[in-house]
Amino acid sequence: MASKSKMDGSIGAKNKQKILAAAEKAFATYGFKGTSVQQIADEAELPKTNILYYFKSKQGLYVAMLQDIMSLWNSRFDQVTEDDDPAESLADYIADKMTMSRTHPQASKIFAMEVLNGAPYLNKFFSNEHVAWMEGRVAILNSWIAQGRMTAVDPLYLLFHIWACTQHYADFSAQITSLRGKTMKRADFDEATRQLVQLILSGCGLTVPEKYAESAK
Amino acid sequence: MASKSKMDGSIGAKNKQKILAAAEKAFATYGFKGTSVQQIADEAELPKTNILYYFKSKQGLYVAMLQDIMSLWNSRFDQVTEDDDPAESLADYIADKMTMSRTHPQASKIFAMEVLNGAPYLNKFFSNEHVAWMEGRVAILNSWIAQGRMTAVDPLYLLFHIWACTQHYADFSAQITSLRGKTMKRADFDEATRQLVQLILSGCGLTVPEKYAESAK
DNA sequence: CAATTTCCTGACCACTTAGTCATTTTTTTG
DNA sequence: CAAAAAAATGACTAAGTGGTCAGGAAATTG
Repeated sequence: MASKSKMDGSIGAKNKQKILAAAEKAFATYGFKGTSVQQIADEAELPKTNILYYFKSKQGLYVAMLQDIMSLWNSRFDQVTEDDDPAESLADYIADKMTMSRTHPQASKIFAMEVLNGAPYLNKFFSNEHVAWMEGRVAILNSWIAQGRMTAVDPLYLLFHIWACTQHYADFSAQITSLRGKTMKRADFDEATRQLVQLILSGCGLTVPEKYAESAK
Repeated sequence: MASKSKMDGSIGAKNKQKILAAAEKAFATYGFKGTSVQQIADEAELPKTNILYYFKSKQGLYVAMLQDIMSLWNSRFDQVTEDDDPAESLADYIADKMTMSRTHPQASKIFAMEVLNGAPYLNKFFSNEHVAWMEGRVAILNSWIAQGRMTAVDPLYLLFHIWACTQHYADFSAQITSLRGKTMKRADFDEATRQLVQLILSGCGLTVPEKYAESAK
């Protein structure tokens, strides 16, 4: 039964994970073209040939790592229904995405680079799962609007703007750090989240939930 | 008098422009590492050695092109004073930045890639002119807030969010096109601008100026 | 324990790349 | 128009790249 070609608990699975982590770090820092297989090997503390043994090619490794990353893109917002509270649902979504930018900035950067380059390896994903997800969310937002529970904004653009702002804190951290003169710590992310929740929710005619209200500053 | 080492009107100046334009296109599409000098040469319809003749190295060309691009980052918002109208000033700024994303997406993408990579060639610019610009704008926004002319948002984060949203339309155009099923035309940018102006201004407790109000849809 | 599969690796190769250099052509200038 | 400066370019090089391959070590299995 368990004698299939690939053992999940085997030594290979562990190495694959190590390689994927090393690849994520390297690709996020230097981009696809800017990263050599040797660099990934050094980062993973494995010989270069070993990388090519587990992943047939640099491109194969990149695609595997991309899939890995895309699985992080889930949040509570996926399960929201039209009966949920718009203010709380949107605020939580924004907070979730901000947390992602804080805890997984590398993944965000890789995604950004991929899309910047025309998303060659994500086009299939975009036109399948992603479009379906989008249509579902848009329907719910439109329902909230129809129920008169929020301002009549275009849901599509609203989601674009939420993504733009939240991902910005990961993707443009170099600029943000320079302008602030210091890196964004946990507390700064919390403040940024409050600011963004206030901006977006007010912009949608919603009241900011208690838990995202002004901090006890 | 005009016999300085470099003639501005000479044949060389024209070629430099041609090379810079070709470089912008190539770097925006393939990134720094992903672009070969040969590709730029082909795009500029000049022999490769000619590129290296005008710009000492690939990196030199890249830096020159970056400087070129950064000069585009000016707008009416640079001259705004605390006596100007917050709603109109901010709306115009958002509109200016959206126009940039529509008319110079390549420049935006190159800037994004540079910052994603840690902004190695922009750190000096960031910590000089850019910080000064920022401080000036923040002071004006704070003045507007002190005058009770807009909600007390943190000006720093507000500007981050304006940049994030406006640049998003250039940098993530691949994703946006996939999700919409069609590319963003002029009219779509205008609609996105109205949506964004409404979102941000409402979020700041401001009234949307007539010219950015609901289209005659 | 033998056999089979998985895992590991050094040596190597074909190819691309940025950049140099010597030389020639074109343009400018006194 | 001659001299000098600027512009152009083909041939070449040195370094780095992704990827192959053959052979061996280790683990798994009947």
